[in-house]
Amino acid sequence: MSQPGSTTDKVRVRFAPSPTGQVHVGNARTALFNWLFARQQGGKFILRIEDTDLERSEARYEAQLLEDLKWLGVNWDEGPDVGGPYPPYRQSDKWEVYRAYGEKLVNDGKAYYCFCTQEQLERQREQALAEGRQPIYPGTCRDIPLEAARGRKQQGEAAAIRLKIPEKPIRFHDIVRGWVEFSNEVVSDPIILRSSGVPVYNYVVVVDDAEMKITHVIRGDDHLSNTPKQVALYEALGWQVPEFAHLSTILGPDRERLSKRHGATSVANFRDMGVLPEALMNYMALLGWAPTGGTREIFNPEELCKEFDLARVTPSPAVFDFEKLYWLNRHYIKESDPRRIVELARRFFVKAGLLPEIADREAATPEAGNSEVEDWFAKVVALLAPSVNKLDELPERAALLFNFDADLAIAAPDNAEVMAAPTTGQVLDAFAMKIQSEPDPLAAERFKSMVKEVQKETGVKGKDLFHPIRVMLTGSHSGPEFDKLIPLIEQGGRLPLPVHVKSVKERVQAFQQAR
RNA sequence: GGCGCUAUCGUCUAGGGGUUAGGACGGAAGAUUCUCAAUCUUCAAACCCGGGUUCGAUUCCCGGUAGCGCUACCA
Repeated sequence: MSQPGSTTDKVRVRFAPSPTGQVHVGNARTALFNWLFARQQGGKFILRIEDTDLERSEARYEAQLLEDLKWLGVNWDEGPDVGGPYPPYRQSDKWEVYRAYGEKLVNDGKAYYCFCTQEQLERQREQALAEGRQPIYPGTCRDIPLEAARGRKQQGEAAAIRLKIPEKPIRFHDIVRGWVEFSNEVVSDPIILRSSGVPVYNYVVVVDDAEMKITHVIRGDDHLSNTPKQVALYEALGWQVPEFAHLSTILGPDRERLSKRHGATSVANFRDMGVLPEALMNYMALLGWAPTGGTREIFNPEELCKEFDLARVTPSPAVFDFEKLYWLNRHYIKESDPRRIVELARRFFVKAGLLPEIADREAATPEAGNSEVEDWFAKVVALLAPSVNKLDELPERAALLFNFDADLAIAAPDNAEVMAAPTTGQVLDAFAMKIQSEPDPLAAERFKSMVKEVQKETGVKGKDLFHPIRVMLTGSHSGPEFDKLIPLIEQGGRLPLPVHVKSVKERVQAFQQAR
């Protein structure tokens, strides 16, 4: 029997997740490497939903999965939503196909019916372990003549189907690890179809991959030990064995497999934190891959598609480093079109109650005041975004605009040193005196000259001059440059925002009162 | 337990029989700025251990150790 289906694609790869939860970075990285390889080779990237595990699979996770992948920028040529030449791209209800190949294997003498009960097997395994032997299937039913087996099955005896593992070492090639060899003595004859008729994962994958004409199986290295069984299956079915590439595990800081235990590590988590997709992609690509020379770190998606090389992927496990991801994220935030960052940042401000809800805003769109808010907000983001690791830190950074609190400013331990400085009092008083007579929107230039005047009057300069003023106006002795900050404070105060932005004058008054 | 995979700065990695073992994140110091951030400059920081092959191994081979994975009628 020839390999099912037909195609002329020289490279066909797939990502075959189970819809059992959120897409984790480990899986996302596998998807990414498949995708990069396909794009780099001009091949096809296929998405296949592995939902044979009916108990754990949920439809809503599938939608989430597609969404996460799309957000990341990983797009597929064939999949459950777009179809393709080898449907179905979801495994449920494909059982007849698996059953048919199982029967064929039995007829060809490559597999056999097994009547052992789970209790029997369990006992044998325990005994083998106790005696220090391999806990592999002893082959009890291996040599039952086919006719006899059929008879027993006819009588209603429950039978699973087991593949006969040939009596020779199993060797296969792995692009990441080279040749890998397993002795057949440690590989049990695996069950491929349960007595219930439900096929087993290791079998399903092979049938699906073969039917979809997958040329390169790129997956996590937790499947490496399963591979000999799968290779035996390809061979028993007379199908061409694909190339394999087993990717190393991604570890947490404690060198254990990265998981929810380590915090937010799903693609959705990163999106919700305000990590840009190209930053995540760039970072994940660097986990186990580096370009020739190894000196370049920054690759946007297009560049990755061009430069990526599966043959250069490292076999050793990698520890996920949030700091480096944030560094890349900062880079891409600064690189990105500011309008895009403003759009992405918006929801974080809305959530923090600092901007009106989207619906309210749209309702108010025709009004002139609204576009002023937009302009102002864009400037706020432009000022704050370059110094942030991820976009969700923005509202907190904007506290100097929205949440000015004189009492807090004075009490803050960080400001203690500034407040205690001998010249602080005169600087504050001089500045406060001056602001009294200023017209209301204080211009940045005017602010500048006021500070100069204070300097002249008090003889205080540098940090001793600026720090107290900074604390008085923003609540912190550090922050963005005054030239840009003053106009934002003054404009913000006159805009219809959910939270009132206090003007410079209001701040000074409150501060002087609190002292 | 058995089998398999892995092993270069704290982390991600480049390199490869003879190198000052390269880059990046993070760290430290300095320059700049009113400050923080950014930026620039500089510095510290690594070849797991033991054998073998070799004139010479971090690099090749073997063993050990450690970490991880698999060892199901789970995926």
